[in-house]
Amino acid sequence: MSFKSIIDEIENNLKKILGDLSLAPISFSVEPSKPGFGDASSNISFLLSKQLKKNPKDIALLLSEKYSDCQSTLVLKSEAHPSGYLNFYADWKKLSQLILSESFLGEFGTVDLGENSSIVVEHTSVNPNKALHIGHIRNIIIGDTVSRILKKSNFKVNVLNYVDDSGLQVADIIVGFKHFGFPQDPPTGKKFDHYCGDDVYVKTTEKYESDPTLEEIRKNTLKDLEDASSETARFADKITQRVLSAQLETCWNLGVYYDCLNFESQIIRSGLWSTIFEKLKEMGLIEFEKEGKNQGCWVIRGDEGEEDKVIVRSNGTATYIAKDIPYAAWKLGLLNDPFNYKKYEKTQPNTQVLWQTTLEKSPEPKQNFSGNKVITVIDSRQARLQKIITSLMAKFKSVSDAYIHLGYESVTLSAETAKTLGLETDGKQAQMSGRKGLYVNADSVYELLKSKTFEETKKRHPEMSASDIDSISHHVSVGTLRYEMIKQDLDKIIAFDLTKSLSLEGDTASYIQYTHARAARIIEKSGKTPSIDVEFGLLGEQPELDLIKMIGLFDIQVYDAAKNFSPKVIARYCHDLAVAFNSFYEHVHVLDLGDEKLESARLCLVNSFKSTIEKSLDLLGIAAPDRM
RNA sequence: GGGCCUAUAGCUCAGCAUGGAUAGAGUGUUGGACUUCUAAUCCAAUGGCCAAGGGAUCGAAGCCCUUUGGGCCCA
Repeated sequence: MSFKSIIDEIENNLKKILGDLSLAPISFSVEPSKPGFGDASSNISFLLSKQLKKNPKDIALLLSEKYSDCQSTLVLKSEAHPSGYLNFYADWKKLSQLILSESFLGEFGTVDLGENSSIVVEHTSVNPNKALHIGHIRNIIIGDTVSRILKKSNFKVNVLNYVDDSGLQVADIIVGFKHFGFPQDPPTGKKFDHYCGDDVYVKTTEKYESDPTLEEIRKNTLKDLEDASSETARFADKITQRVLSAQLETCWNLGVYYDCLNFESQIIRSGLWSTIFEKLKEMGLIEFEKEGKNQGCWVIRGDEGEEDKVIVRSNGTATYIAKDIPYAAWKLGLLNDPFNYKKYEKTQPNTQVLWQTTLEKSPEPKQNFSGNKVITVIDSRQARLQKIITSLMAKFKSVSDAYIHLGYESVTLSAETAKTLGLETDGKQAQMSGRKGLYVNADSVYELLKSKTFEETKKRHPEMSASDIDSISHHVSVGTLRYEMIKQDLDKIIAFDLTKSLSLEGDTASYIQYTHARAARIIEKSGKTPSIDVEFGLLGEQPELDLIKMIGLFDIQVYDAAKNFSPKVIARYCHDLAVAFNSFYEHVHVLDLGDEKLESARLCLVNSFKSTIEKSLDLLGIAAPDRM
């Protein structure tokens, strides 16, 4: 509850006042105030002004007067601001106690938005023919962060990674291996996924351009992939598994874990498509076109002003949308599950079991990874296709928001970074391209960041062991990368710049982590175990109150982030919380005050901050080292 | 030709969902603060016709309409 407690108290009292004045209930807001306007503010007078035909200021005065008769536990007084806002001042002695003692509980910040319902988050879903580049990382970090936020909001989250192991991109590297003689093992020191992406894929697609007759080989390979028993399919399976394994290493290193892996090849071979095709026909969601340009095709009727979408061509082959429909329905648990489950051969570093589907018999029990709701994280270039699936699933499940496409704008390369990769763009940002080899690999960015933070940490702590420095630089570089990917809104393009992204100052993860380390250091130096049995009334300095208030806003932020699937809300909160602590740190001293009681109270606050910033950073998948 | 996203400080972005108070950060530039719990920090100065035009409103960065840049998708 925390700061929410005082907001609730105010809301209830205002509702009561409305009743006493025999006014109709209205949906006014009570929110934490801007600095300088008390602790909480309501817009209620503005909303009443039309109905009462009075100006907001007079209404605020009236309400403020009425409010003084209300039962208050946390509110000290209300005040009518000349602007018309109704501002409230908290009884900080009580509110501090409430917020600080709650902040130490493990469930602090937890909100019950999900009511323990199941939800699927699908993210990553990269073709297993290359290493993850910085654009994929945005997808992965958004998905992982949203999963963490939803878990905190009492959803039962199933995280899925859809492996497109039978598409054109995989076919291309298979052509490379089988027809152009690329050795199956990478040169020493190179990860297998990097080798496949940087060398096999790029060079194979180059050859297509110079020799159009190769298109035939490519098509045949693609066709062979669909037949599980073919030699090509078995070979491809080995290759894609190796690439997948290398990709997962990258994800795990960034603190991203999954519940289950799905494979496109299995979806195709499972026969789910024909099941759902029949169902779609039954439900009248698709129609057979008898005339016009789509004659002989099965189509989904477009909404008003939109074109019909072909699902099955007149020659009987399914279009690429058709692959996504059964998977979407499977994720929502709308079909009999044709899969068995087995454990992935490697254990995830967090020891969480990673499952994968299989069409073969398995000694393991059947699993269920479906959800009442499904969130699919894919960039907004897929919006058109995703919209069709969303509306189809809405009809299927008779719930409008069962299937949600969480879209985001892509990551491009800044002109400078494109230039270092050999592309002159005339000052414009450039689209990444796996095919042209124009991308920045996630592993390389991590390595660069890590060596930079390693040097920085070593400089600060010459006495520290190499393994400790290594651990710190790992957490800082992962944090920096993750924070860069989610700190801005999903609908903003990120023009990735290698130099700027390596910054460790300002609005970065390291700033926040550093703040945590400062707090940890104070507690360590105090030589005491912070207690919550302190005199909260002693915490009266403005920076102290600001910090307590910020701590108390945690659950409100979690609610907001979960409700809107918006990771950046938590990123901003972490930053604001760190700013509040740094201001406290500069203005208020904690240790060696010669006042035992005050020191204990402040130590309690420092510890509360430390605990809260850890919890909120954890929602971003960012660790908080005690020393930096 | 149709559709989606976007435009706020020199640069990168918050704020817009739910219209009301003084439009905020970071970065950059300039100056200041380490014998004091870690300077990956803090403080100050600088910097805005909120793309343009219109509309509804007592009130618009935010809502509606039009136009123009930029990005993407489909044809």
